[in-house]
Amino acid sequence: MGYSIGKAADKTGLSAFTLRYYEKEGLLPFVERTPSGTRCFKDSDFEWLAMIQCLKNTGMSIKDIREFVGWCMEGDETLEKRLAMFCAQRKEVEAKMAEFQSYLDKLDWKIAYYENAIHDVRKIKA
Amino acid sequence: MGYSIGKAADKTGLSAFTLRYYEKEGLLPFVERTPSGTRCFKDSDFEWLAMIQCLKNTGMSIKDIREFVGWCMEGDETLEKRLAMFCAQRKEVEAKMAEFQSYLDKLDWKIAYYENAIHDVRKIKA
DNA sequence: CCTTGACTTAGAGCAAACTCTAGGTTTTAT
DNA sequence: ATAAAACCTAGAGTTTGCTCTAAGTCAAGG
Repeated sequence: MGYSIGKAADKTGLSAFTLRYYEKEGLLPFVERTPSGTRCFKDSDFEWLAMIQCLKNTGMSIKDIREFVGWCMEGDETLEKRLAMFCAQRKEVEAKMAEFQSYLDKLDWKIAYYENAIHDVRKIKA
Repeated sequence: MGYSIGKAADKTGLSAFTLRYYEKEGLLPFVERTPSGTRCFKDSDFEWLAMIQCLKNTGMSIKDIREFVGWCMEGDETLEKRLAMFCAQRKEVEAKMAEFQSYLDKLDWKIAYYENAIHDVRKIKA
């Protein structure tokens, strides 16, 4: 059997619109159809979708994800390319986490500053 | 004196177009002008810009940053609101970092998988 | 059998955040 | 003094990633 697009939407948190859009953009060449044309998501498709969401949410564009998916469809000749892509993406994520850590520090500094400021204003008002 | 928009662009890494856009959107009400109308960025403005970049790069919309900047212009009555905003943003950043950590793990798993796969393909071909 | 709801497509619409152009003014460097 | 470069505004255009509409088909429950 498998999942209709609505069920797949529920399962992934993406909208049915988005899933259709992803397919149109070449991100889901593995999703099959019933004889009448309805999309039929298999269990293994959700692992693909999780990978796609990982890449998208770490900043990869639809275009680059499409290229990666294309490589996967081509077979073993593209293993090195795919490994290189994952390594590059890993680097991106590490850089982003470092950046976010610095922003977290900045926010903590501001929070402490504001807590003090509020405290001082109260003292003056009292 | 101060910095022209071009110098400010160099200093911040944002384009002059972007800086004008930010001003138009109400993000930079503190930037002054020379008598002839040229923008003149002061040293303190770059601290504002760093804060704006922090908020933007951690996912805050232009609209919400404008609201925050507006509060700052209003004075001490908005201290609590601003503190609450920083705390909320801190939470966002923490959540994002956790999410990114899980993506990093996923990528590491894939990288190990691909390294093995490539190794195995070589063995078979040899 | 029939209604209701979910599915299909193509293509239009939308929001965000820039990014650039045109036409004009000012600053800077020679 | 003048030419080149940088500035100004208003507004148009671009990109990305959805998000929805219209018109029609299909499938499941009563």
